[in-house]
Amino acid sequence: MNRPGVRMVDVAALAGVSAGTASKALSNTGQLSQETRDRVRRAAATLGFTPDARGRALSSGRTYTVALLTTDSSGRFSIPIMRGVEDVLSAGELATVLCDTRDDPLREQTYLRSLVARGVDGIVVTGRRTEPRARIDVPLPVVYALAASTDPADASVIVDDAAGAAATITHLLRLGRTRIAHITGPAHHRSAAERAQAVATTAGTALCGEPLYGDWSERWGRQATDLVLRQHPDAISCGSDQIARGVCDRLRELGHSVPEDIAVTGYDNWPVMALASRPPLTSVDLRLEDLGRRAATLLLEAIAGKPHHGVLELPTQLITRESTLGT
Amino acid sequence: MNRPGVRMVDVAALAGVSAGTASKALSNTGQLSQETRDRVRRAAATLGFTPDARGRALSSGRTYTVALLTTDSSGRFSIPIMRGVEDVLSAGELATVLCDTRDDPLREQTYLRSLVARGVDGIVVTGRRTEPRARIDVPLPVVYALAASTDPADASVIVDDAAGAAATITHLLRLGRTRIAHITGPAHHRSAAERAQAVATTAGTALCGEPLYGDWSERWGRQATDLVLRQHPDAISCGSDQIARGVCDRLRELGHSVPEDIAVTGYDNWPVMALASRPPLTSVDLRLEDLGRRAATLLLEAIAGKPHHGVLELPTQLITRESTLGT
DNA sequence: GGAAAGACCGCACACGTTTTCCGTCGTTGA
DNA sequence: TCAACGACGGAAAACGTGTGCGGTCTTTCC
Repeated sequence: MNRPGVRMVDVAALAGVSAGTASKALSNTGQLSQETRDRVRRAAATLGFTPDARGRALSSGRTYTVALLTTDSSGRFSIPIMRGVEDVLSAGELATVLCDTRDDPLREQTYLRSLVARGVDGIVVTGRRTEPRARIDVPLPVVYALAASTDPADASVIVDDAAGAAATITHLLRLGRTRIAHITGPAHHRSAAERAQAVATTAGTALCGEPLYGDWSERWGRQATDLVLRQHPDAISCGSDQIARGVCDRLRELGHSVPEDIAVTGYDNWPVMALASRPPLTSVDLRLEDLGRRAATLLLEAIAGKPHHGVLELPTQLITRESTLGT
Repeated sequence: MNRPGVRMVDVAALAGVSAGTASKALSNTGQLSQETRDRVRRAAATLGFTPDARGRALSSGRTYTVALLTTDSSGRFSIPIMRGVEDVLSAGELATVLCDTRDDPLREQTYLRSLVARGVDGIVVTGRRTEPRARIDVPLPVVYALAASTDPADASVIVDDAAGAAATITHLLRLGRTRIAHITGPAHHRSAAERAQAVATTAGTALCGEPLYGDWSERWGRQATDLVLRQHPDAISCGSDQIARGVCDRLRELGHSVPEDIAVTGYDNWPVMALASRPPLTSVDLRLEDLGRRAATLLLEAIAGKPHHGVLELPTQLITRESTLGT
């Protein structure tokens, strides 16, 4: 109850002004002489004054806090996004809090009530899949990242998955590969279907057999390798780094050399997979930090009263490594 | 500025009482008739009232928020710990916010100032390494998790690494293995040194050669396998799942079968490694959620005015899989 | 010299909740 | 019948900051 912290009145007393004046001096508002402003600033510095966020929130209505609401319990996607968000927001003195719903709608509702009750300034919603998701119903600025809102009136920032997949194929074609197979995850995953579609379109006649749908595991990568080898491909484009790593392992076991005999590409640029693979994987980086930065920027503008609408697609980046380039 | 939310006075008006009385009714304090309490509760339910956290914080001094301060940018350790912390705290209506310092002391200081300014009720400090760390200097309850504070007067909860490592050796000995090698991470990492020490002590004469220190990578696991095979071990105990996976890969390449010829154990039970390995790894689960739960419990007690002191070591759990058991 | 204008700062209230203190009413016991 | 007491609920202050409004003092112009 008794907080020993230094308060605005203490600063004001030291500077010989009233609390209201001190507040104006520190927030650069009102009309005060430069001399008074400096005097208050010095007093604040001397006392190590940090304004109490509780009083400020109550008074101004702003809490200088935004929430990152995620369904990605692993943190695989939400952590990089959060870094991007923080980069942008911390510059504006805003704090970021991470809320993991664990993909539980009830938990999500609980979090939302709590966030509204504590008066966060805005919310970034993200997930571990790219499927568009239902909008959240709160009287606050919201930006969707990675997974767009189904409502086009909302602001969403997503990854241009099709372009990313196309980039791997273009890369392979440029290396002179003419028989490209595609192994990816479940057909009902938007990211798998969208990437496969882009692969087929870009590869054209260089596509070798139909895309193989399975799951995102190394095991499936190994299994699918046996199937796909019947088509004698000279390149295998994979829907994820895990699949690609499985493919590389199986190819090595069978005596095929990567990339000389068969080039392999991954997707996601997940370091723990892409770098640990033998050889390291050429992969598509989702630029999740950029995604977070962009989402945060949009959110700031919405908070400032200039909301955006619609879906913004951000480019990916192809990272070339030895699985396509040779040593 | 104008928040449309329903306030305590609205609830009070509907129930025909004053705001103060409504507050008491909802928080089960003061002395009121049961009938009045119920009436206020019904009114609150009708209006969908959620108390504004800003006003509550300012008035009571409690924010019902605790922070998890971590240096683990990957989330590998902090996410499971956070789940445990949330489990305990959400039951008490407390919110948890994750703050990633990115191992930057300046950023840590900034976060601490911010956390004190917003008046969090307490802080759980954690990291990605098990090295004891300097205490943080804040006038708030603090509990250290995973990495203990160097000051024994603080409350810390850590993993009993030695017992975990010993458990793998006991397991191997029980399986009849008599020549056990140990491959682990950098000697200057406390977790590597501590586990190696426990391995040596527990294995006794069954220890085969000196522990091999390197880094935590699969690559090192593969390299070290070649070295260690000169000693003709019938089991290899590894300091991490990544190393163990590298060991398994190399053994398979060389025609040794796991676990028939040589049993292999990992450490950390990191699903993405332990399950993807061929064969899946017997490993030591750190029970990080338990760690988080325990830390949160201690923190709650400290907030309630009953602080604990000293280091609490929590047991690990050996997860047996095919790398030691056969199919 | 007086008045108007402008620069500057203090006063007081607002924000929403919690909590202490006190008043009122009804009941009980002498 | 009166006093004492307990049960109940209201009034108001407190938490710390932000800000609109008005007052004072100086300056300037007629």
